[in-house]
Amino acid sequence: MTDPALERALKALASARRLQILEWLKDPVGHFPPQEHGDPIEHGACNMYITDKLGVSQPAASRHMKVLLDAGLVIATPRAGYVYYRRNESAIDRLKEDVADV
Amino acid sequence: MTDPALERALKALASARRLQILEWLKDPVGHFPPQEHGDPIEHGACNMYITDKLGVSQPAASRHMKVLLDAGLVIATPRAGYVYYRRNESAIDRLKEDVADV
DNA sequence: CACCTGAATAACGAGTTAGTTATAGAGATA
DNA sequence: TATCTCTATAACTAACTCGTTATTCAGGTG
Repeated sequence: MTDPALERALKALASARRLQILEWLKDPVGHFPPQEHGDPIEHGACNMYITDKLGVSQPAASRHMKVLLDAGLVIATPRAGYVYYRRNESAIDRLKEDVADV
Repeated sequence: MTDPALERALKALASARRLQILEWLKDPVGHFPPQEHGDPIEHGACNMYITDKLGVSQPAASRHMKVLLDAGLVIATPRAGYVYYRRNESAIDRLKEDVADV
């Protein structure tokens, strides 16, 4: 019947906070301070900056990132004690195709 | 920031039941029994048939339809004591465009 | 007008989400 | 090894979702 992965991805999207995060991750350099360790283009934005910008507690931000991660919409790269997040464009494209069939 | 209408539409979509309903409404004639009063093409499917096919209680089905209606994704037509539902294709298309920008 | 039927609402319970603070865990550095 | 910092998890609360049954509302029919 309906793909459970699609439902999970839609639930992940159906949040202003998480839509905002994905929007920021389109352009990490433009939306976050310069970061020393991870390349913002290759590995994405540092989780600390995302947390700060979200304006919620660190655990709340952590859970939002986990929802996006579990839905496959972002990719996490741990590096030098930090975690960097970037968009999973192929998964996002797949979701867009599925929505286009609605 | 993020459009509240987009969030509402995504929340409406993020349900296997409601995705299923929208799928059925693509082809009312193919998915529901013939109905005497409302033209299935013009006005959509009779709410009773949707309720039956969903396999949940009448109030549960009623709430699902209300979520879709409040999100603007379907159009309701009361007629001869029944309510007929059809897809709001222009709203659905708008949603698809918004998702394409994610 | 009275009745009948379909749809909507009320009221409840279980499960989930989203926030909090506090704590544990893991990795890098000194 | 010891420490320090960032991330993840635990525990709790408030609010929302989704199902139920019971009831009310409203239109159409006799």
